[in-house]
Amino acid sequence: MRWSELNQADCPIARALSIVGDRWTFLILRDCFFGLKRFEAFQANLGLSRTILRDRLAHLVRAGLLVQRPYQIKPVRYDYVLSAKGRALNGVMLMLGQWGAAAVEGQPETQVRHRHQTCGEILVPYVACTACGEKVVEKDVRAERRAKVLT
Amino acid sequence: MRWSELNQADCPIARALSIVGDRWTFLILRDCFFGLKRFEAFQANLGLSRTILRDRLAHLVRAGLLVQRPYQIKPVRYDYVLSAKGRALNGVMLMLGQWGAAAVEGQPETQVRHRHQTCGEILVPYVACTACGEKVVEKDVRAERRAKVLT
DNA sequence: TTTGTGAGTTTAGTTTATAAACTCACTCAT
DNA sequence: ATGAGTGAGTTTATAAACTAAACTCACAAA
Repeated sequence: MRWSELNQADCPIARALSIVGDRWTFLILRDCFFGLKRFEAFQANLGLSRTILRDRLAHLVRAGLLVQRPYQIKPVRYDYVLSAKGRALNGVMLMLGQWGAAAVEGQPETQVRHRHQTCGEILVPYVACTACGEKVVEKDVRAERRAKVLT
Repeated sequence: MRWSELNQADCPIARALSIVGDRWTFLILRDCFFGLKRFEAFQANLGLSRTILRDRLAHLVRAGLLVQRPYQIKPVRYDYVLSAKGRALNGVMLMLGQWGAAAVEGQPETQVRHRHQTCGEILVPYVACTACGEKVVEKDVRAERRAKVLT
C-alpha cells in the first residue's frame, strides 16, 4: 500500500488518512477550527516550513476541505476557510482532543477546553450510535466487510 | 513548533498528534483494532518498510498504546495488542471512518462497516455531549484557553 | 541436512522536509 | 516618488525520513 493508493482503499479510515494522515494537515485544520485563515497566520502559529504549508493548503483545497476566498485584490490574497466537508471533521477533532488530553503523560495539563454552547458546560465528548442512541464502547463494535456479508 | 516539542503543547489535539500524527501510526492502530497482532501481519497488510514498522511499533509501545506480549519462547516472539490507552482511540477511529467514507470522491464505495453489537444495527457514530446528551454540532462548540478564563 | 518461519537489522538510494533568503505585487506614510 | 512594510509564494542547499531488498539470528520440522 503506497500513500498514493490509499484513497482507493476499501477501508474508510484509510481513505480518511489519505487526506488528513500526514504530519501537518491535521494541525492546519485544527487552526482553521480555531479561526485562523491566512498563510502567515498558519506559518507563525505552527512553525512549519512555508514550502510544506503551501503544499498542504493546496492539497486541502483540492480535496475540498478548505475553500480559498479572496479577501483583497491587487494583489489577490486568499484566505482559507473550512468547507462543509472540512467542518465535518469536527467530531474527529473533538474525540482526538479528548483522547490527547489524557494520553500524554509527564507534561503539564493542557490549557485548551471546549464549551458546549447549547448547555453551557465544558464539553466532554463521547461517541454514540445513531440507531440506539447509546454510548459506543469498543467491545460492542465489530468490523464487517461488505463482500463477505453479501456472499 | 517542532514535532519533537509537540507533546508539550497546551492543545490536547497537538498532544494527540505527537503520538499518532504521522503517516503510518494510525493505520497500524487500525489494524490492531481489526485484530492483527504480529509484525509480519502488519507488514504484509500495510506494505510499509520493515524499518519504519519497527520504529512505529516501538514508539507505540513506549507511548503505552500497545503492549508487547510473548506468544512463544525460543526464540522469544512478541505480538502487539492494544492497551486500555490504545483502545481509548476507538471513538476517534469510528469518527474518522465515518468521515472518510463520505469524504473521498471518485472512488468505489468503501467495503468496511461496523456493527453495533448491543443493538444489532450498522453503526453510524456521532459525537454527543456528556453533560446534556445532545448531538454536538460544530457551530455549538467554542474553544477556550484556561489561562484566559482564569485571569 | 535442508527448508521454513518470523522478528528484526543493514545498507544504499530515493523522497520529502527544512531553513533562510529571495521575489513579486502591491500599500501607505513621509 | 521614495522607501519601508506586508503577505503569499518560490528557490536552493541541506538534512531528515522513508523505501526496497538482502541479510541475520534463533529456532522448528521434514
